[in-house]
Amino acid sequence: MVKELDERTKALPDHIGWRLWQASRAWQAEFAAAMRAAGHGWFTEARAGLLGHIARDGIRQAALIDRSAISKQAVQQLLDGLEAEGVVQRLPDPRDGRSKLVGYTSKGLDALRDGDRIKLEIERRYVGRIGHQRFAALMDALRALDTHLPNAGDKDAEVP
Amino acid sequence: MVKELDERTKALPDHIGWRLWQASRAWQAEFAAAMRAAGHGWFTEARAGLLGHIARDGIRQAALIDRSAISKQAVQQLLDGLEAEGVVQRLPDPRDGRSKLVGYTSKGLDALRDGDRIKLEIERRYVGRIGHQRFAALMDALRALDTHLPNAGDKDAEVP
DNA sequence: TCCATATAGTCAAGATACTTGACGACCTTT
DNA sequence: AAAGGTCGTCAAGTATCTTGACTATATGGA
Repeated sequence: MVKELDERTKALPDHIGWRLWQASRAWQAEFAAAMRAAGHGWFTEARAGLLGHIARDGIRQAALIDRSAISKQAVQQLLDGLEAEGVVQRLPDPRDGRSKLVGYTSKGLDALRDGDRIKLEIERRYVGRIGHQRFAALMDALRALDTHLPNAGDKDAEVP
Repeated sequence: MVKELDERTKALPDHIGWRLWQASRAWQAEFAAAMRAAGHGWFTEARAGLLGHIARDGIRQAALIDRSAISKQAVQQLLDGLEAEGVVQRLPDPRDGRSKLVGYTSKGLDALRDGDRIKLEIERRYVGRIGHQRFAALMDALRALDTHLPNAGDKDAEVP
C-alpha cells in the first residue's frame, strides 16, 4: 500500500488516440534526436512535419500550404527558417508570377539521405520489438485509416 | 501532364513515423473539436496530453511531472491554466509539506465523462472505416510497442 | 480591353506551449 | 543542527502557430 509505488504503476489511458499519440511522439523524438546527432542541428519536429510534404523535386508553396494542416503564415515562417538554415530555397515560378517553387538545397538533400537511413534503423528496431507480423499489421491498419487533416487557416475546409 | 494535378496526387511519405504522426494528429484534432463542441471551450491538445496523465482520483504534482514528457515548468504552467479554468485543483499534501495533490473538480469530471463518450464515438467510426480485425491489430501492435518518452527537463533521464 | 474577383505570398502582431535558470520551502539523513 | 536532496514556483526567453491586413499577379467575363 505504498503511495509512491501506486502512482508509478497506475494505469495510463488505453484508447486508440492515446496510444497513437504516445507512439507518434516517441518516434518523432527518437528521429529528431538521431538527426541532430547526425549533424543536422537545425532539425526540429515542426520542421520535420513540413519537410515531409516537400517532395525531392520540390513543390509550389501554395500546394505545400494545401497539404499542411497549418496556416499559410505558419508554413511561411517555417520556410523562412529552413531557408535561413540553407536547407531549402524558394525560386520564382516561371509559369506564374505570384508563385514560388520550394526546393531542397544540396544541404537539404544530404539531410534527406540521413533521414532515410535513420528511418530504416528505427523501423528495424520496432520490428525487433514487436515482430514482423505485428509491424506489418500496424502499417496496414494505419494505411487503411488514411487520416487527413483540414488546413487550419482555411475557413471553408469543412465543405466537401 | 498537368502540373497542378501532379502536385496533388504526388506520393506522401509512407513510413511508420509519418503514418503515426498523421493518425495521431487527426485523432487529436477530431477529439479536441468534439470536446469544444460539447461545451468544453478550454480544451486544447496540449492540456489533453497532460490530463491523460491525471487519474480520476488525482496525482501528486511531482509524479505528474515524472510521467509527462515535458519540463516541470511546462507542467506547472499547464496546471495553472487548468486551475484557472476550474478544471483541476491543487491541494496541499497532508503527508508532505512540499507536495501538492492535483485532482479534478466536478467540472473536470464532467469533461472526463464527455471525453469517454467522444472517444468511443471516434473509435466506432474508426472500426467502421477499417473493420474490427484491423482495428484490433492496430491496438495490439501499439500496445506491444509500449513507447515511452523521457522527461524534457531531466538531464539524467538517459541513465537507466 | 478593362474591370472584378480570386489566388499567391508577405508583413505585423499576438497567443500558446514550451524551454532554461534561479530560488525558497520543506524533508531526510547524518 | 547542518547538509543536501526534493518540490514547487517565479522569471525570462524561444519556437510554433494564429488572425488580420495588405500587395502583386492572374483570370474570366462585360
